Amino acid sequence: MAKSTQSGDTQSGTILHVDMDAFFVSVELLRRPELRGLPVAVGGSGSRGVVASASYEARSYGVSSAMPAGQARRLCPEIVFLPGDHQLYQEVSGRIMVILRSFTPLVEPLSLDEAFLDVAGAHRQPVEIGHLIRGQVREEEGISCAVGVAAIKFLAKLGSKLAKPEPTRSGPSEGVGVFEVPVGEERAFLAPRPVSDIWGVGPATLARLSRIGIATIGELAQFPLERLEQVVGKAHGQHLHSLANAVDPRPVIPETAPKSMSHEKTFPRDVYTHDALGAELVALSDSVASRLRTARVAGRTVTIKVRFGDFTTITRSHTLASPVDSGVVLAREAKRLLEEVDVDPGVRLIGVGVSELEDPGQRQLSLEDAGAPSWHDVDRAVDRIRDRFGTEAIHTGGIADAGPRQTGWTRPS
DNA sequence: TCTGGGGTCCTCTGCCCT
DNA sequence: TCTGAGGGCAGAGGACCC
Repeated sequence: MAKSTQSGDTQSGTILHVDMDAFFVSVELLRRPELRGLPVAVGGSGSRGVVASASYEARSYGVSSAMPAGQARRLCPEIVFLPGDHQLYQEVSGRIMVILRSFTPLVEPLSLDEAFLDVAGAHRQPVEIGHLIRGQVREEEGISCAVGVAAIKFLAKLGSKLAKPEPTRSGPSEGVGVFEVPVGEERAFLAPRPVSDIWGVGPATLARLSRIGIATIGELAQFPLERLEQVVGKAHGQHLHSLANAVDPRPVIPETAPKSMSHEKTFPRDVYTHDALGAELVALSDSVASRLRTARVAGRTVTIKVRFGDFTTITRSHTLASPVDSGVVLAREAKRLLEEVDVDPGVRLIGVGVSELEDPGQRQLSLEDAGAPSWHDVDRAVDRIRDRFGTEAIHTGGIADAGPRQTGWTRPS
């Protein structure tokens, strides 16, 4: 059966999943040590905020990530809310990834706070590597993490979850730190576990599986694949069936290129006019375009997302002939898409995204580009100003439909 | 009572073309 | 010229993840 400490006689899998414990909160506690031991949450504390990360003390009250701030406060009135500092989390995450890469070059970051490692080529035992990683991350960054060790990604991820501390009313219980699922014991380990432990089973799939009498992974593994495909769809059915049978051929792939980039904003109160939404689209487009240029990519498909007051969400998208990385061009397309949308019911969230990313070198010159200066030149100039004076040095105005000579760019005084 | 933000992947539908 | 089948693609939405 699965083990939680050192590797014994059985063969170890070579995939590790490393997961930081309450990452955002842990980073915040490094600069606010006086909050240690208290229920702390990082996230939006406003009327429409949610918890992005909660300390184990907060979790012992039932607070969890993605929970509305109001609900978190009701469960735990003394909870301390801290605003997020994404820039800082990114910096810490970057340093942790460097630590992980010192053990193997095969590191696949999944998010800021977790990654898969393939240690097949390492001299040390995988479980030993897990303990070394925990020690080094704690020593150098002051953050604790959990490690799962298994032969496949899905089980390594489940292992790290089981290695984490448990929130209890008397305070967080110490987790085992490193949890191994030995090779050959995978199916027996999985069989009694709930299907919700499978990566990819959320509330909707859980309800469907429940309707056909499936509660455990063992039951799912035995269920006829054809019937499962009818219930949850062909691709999803095959995927779940494979995972339930401990089959997960996905390799650890370091450095995957992004496939889309987006920004969205939830308003404190619903917005009812195209003008106000258009102004927000300009700012969001500028942010997305700036990130595209930093990543040296451009995208062909522009998508806007509109969420109404009743939480219904629609998207409108358009694929362009050539890729864009210009905030102004992006904003113009986004505003064009917004014109098709009736905003009378009131909009609580608006977003802009770009997909079908490719090398901007493939960017075709349009007639508009033939003039001088082009938006391309303007964007490069803006990037140079931001490189030199910071991202706040220059902002877009709201005149995204104007040409470069009637530019919407403004320098704050 | 309330539901952020940034992603990925899949399915369905409608349109266009052959 | 009309009609239907089928493939490819774009667009929209749903589900899920952290």
